[in-house]
Amino acid sequence: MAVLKPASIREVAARAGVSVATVSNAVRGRKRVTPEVAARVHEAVAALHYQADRAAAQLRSGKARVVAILVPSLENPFFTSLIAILERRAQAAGYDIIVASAGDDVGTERTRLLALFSWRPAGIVILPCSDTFPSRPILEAAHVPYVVVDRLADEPGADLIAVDNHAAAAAAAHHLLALGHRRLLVVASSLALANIRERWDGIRAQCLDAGIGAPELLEVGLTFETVSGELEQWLGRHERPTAIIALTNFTTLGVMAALRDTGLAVPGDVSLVGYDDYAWMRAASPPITAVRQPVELMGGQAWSCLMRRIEGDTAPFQSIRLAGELQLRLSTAPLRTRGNNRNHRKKT
Amino acid sequence: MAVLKPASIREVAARAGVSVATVSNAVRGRKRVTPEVAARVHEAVAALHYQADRAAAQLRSGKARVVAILVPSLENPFFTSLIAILERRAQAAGYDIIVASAGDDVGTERTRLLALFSWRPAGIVILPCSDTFPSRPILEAAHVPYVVVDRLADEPGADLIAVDNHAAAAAAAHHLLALGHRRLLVVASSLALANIRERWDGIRAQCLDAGIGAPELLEVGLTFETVSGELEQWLGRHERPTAIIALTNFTTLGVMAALRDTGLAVPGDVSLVGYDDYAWMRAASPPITAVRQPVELMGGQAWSCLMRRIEGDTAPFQSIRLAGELQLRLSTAPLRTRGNNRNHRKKT
DNA sequence: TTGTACGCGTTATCAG
DNA sequence: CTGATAACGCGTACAA
Repeated sequence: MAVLKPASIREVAARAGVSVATVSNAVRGRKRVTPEVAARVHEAVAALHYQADRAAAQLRSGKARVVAILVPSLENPFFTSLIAILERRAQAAGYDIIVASAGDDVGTERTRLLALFSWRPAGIVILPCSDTFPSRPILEAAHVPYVVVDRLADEPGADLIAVDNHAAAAAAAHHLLALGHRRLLVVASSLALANIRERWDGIRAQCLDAGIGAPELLEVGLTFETVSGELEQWLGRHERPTAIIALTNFTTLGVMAALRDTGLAVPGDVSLVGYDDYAWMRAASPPITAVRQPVELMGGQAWSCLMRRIEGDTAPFQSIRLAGELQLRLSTAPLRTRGNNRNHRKKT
Repeated sequence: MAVLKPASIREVAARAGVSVATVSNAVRGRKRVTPEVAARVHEAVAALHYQADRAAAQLRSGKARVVAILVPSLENPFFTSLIAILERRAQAAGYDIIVASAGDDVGTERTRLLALFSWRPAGIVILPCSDTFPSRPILEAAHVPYVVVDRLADEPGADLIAVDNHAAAAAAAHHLLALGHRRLLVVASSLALANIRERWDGIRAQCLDAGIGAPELLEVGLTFETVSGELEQWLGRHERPTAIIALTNFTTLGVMAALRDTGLAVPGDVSLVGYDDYAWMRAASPPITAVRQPVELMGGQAWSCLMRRIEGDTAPFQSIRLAGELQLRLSTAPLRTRGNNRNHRKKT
């Protein structure tokens, strides 16, 4: 395996009858080269399938065309769709991406981050596992441009791209209140996460404004498996809510499963607003009304922002908050006052 | 930004009062070093936060602890879950992964692959976009260990890890036949893909064996959006099937949406078998009977296989076929002969 | 255009 | 057996 060594710049130079410097110049187009010489070089490059070794180029130039991306987990589609977008942007800009997962563990996050530095990446995109963000000092000390995405409430020492969670969740609550619902249950993954707290606060504020007191809250953890059981238990012990807001994609799934298993009809018995917007929400029966996070925009902004920093922009750090959008579908309906559980809104 | 250069091995050597060679030896533990000297070195390493530059290390040693992963798309959860598994294995083995997407396009696949070579990766995991696999010659020429995952029927020049699609899909068909269904519709993404063809063949063979002729077939393309419309159209023009098998996760979603919009009940009017097994299939109403692909196993095998090749194993190339597993849930039910559309199986 | 020093670890060779 | 010296890998950048 792998016995053939790739051609080096010296071999190309030899074949083209020029110096290595000329090959480098011709290939990268950084200096003018006689057309005739350029042709010879390109012939040699093609013949030998020459391609500069990135390790060598990076070592000498001090410029790495790599960006490291560290996410809490690769099992969550929200994170992977962000990666998809970043990869596309990176590709367009001639960068490659190194992807690492923290396995939802701050210790691992730290270890991974440290390991990533050995690449001397041009920049780092990080989605912290937790908003205590213990990796921050490491990141600071490394003096590598980085941008924080999602999850953090604020990050004074760096750029932050996040969603206006408060407003987005408030819109969901407002929607339900307008439909006449007064008995709301919020199913959250974990309030230890700043973005989840913001969502909760948004809903809570909306309810308090409406003069109906804070809604019920249930925290169920980060994985889908646990959600369903906990919710079923909760429902057995409390008066039934007329509407539920799930604060993440996994909790949305858990709520769907729990309602199904409890025999509660959506939206007949309970209205449901989900979070994040995936194909399965559109395919579900009924299709789920959901808060769509602007993933595409987030990824794009994160990339642009990081590139500016890499290119030396020293403008003050900024916290960008992007608007989420409530996608109205058929899982939410007016509170039925009598036996009316028909739903006549058109599907979207 | 990024003004502070990381400490070099020479600075560490100076601080510890030893040679750079000793630092290297002490850090990597490849040669014996007096405990006393080792302590001094480690003190200096810690104080300066020294970490060997991968580019330099790789350049000199010729060994790269990077594996490149090239997938058709990062939007498909099947591919991203594979990446999740590979990342975990890589991390454990001290490797990092570079992730690239071909954007479902063979031209891009080629370009990306070429670009990836510039890293001189220790190995490559590739999920080809198409089974014409035009990137194969490039891969061969590069003499880099690689393993092909999924999608290809056979790959004589390399190791292949795939699912026994024929058997898995046949099991799905058998299940439906045993329930009494005779009018089957298979919804495929594209028969241009070898793995999809294998699934189709498995179902077809099963039906022919049962003496009921080939089932109906509908090809709907690779994205979720198109599926639903095409299927609704098809249903309008053909006699209604009593059972549908969807051959990918996206087509499963499309079928679910189409059936819902057509007003057909699952499994009352139509039984449904989906493909791939995700949380949303368990959360759906009814939960979807599905062919589960052994993603965990595939990723694990792919990694192990690649590592063996990287370490120089020259055993003949092997094609590993892993068994898929039919997850029985509530979207499939016995063919109702009269007005019977009740379903009494226990949920799984 | 060219020569060549250089970046930074690794490793083979050599000295103690 | 420990530790030091120096060559080396390969592309880049600057002086000539």
